[in-house]
Amino acid sequence: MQISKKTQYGLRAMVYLAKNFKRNKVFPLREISKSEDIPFDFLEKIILELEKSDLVKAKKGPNGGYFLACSPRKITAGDIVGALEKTKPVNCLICGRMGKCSAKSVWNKLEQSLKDALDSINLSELTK
Amino acid sequence: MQISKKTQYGLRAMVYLAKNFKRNKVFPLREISKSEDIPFDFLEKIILELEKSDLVKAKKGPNGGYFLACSPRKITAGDIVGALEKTKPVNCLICGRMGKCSAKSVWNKLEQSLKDALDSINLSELTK
DNA sequence: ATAAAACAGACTATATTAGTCGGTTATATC
DNA sequence: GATATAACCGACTAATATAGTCTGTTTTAT
Ligand code: FES
Ligand code: FES
Repeated sequence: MQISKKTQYGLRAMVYLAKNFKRNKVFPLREISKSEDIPFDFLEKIILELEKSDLVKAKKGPNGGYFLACSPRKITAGDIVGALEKTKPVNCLICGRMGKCSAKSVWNKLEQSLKDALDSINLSELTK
Repeated sequence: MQISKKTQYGLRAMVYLAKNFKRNKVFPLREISKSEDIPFDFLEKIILELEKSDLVKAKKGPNGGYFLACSPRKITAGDIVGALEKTKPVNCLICGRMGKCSAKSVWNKLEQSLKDALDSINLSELTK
């Protein structure tokens, strides 16, 4: 039940992009890395995943960098966490084998309220 | 964001105790282990933790075993998960150092709704 | 006495996380 | 068109956490 550093870094990076969001403006990773105190090489891997989930886009070459794929208002914490973290709290074996497990309803409920909580927060709220 | 097998086993064991709950009845671990298909040695460690959190009590010696410390109605999934799992989704360094981190509100909200969800379920509901 | 059970701690094996490193590709600028 | 910048990619390592085992000690009903 822990959020990985990867996800924490990822969210912070996204908030950074949202805070400074401006049309046609891009942010090189080096800048985000320094400003948010995130290991550069690690952040590179993280942002790649975010890009593959269509949350950020990149511009290559000099003066290149990353930028949000859409308005901060339209990106939720759920999107970000979902892109970087296993979001199902359990991946159980017995359920499949035996059909029923009394604990299942607990995990289902947990998963749902987790999702609800994260989906209800968007990036633009986090810039204030 | 994954629930450990330890916690899954722990919850299943507790549900087992709740299902067969009866005054003055105790259940040896061997029985729970077999019935719930949980590795005995591992279960031993798990139930010890549950005992230290005052969720179960033990009777030693022959015909001994474990039993719920109180009525199933009074024990929540939150109690059980809380006893076996780190319940805070993040344990961040920067927060302490720099005071403010935009991501913090996300994790706070997550933690709260996690807690609410689990606390709202009690063992007696899970026996049906 | 003895056998059944809880209790305890040290140990191992596996998996996940966190991060690093060496290189390739695309592109703006000179 | 050379060069520098920054994204992209895959393989690797180190550290930590999880899952489980093993060997024993203590308590207690019979
Ligand atoms: S085995 Fe799937 S929830 Fe219990
Ligand atoms: S460092 Fe604590 S929530 Fe960001």
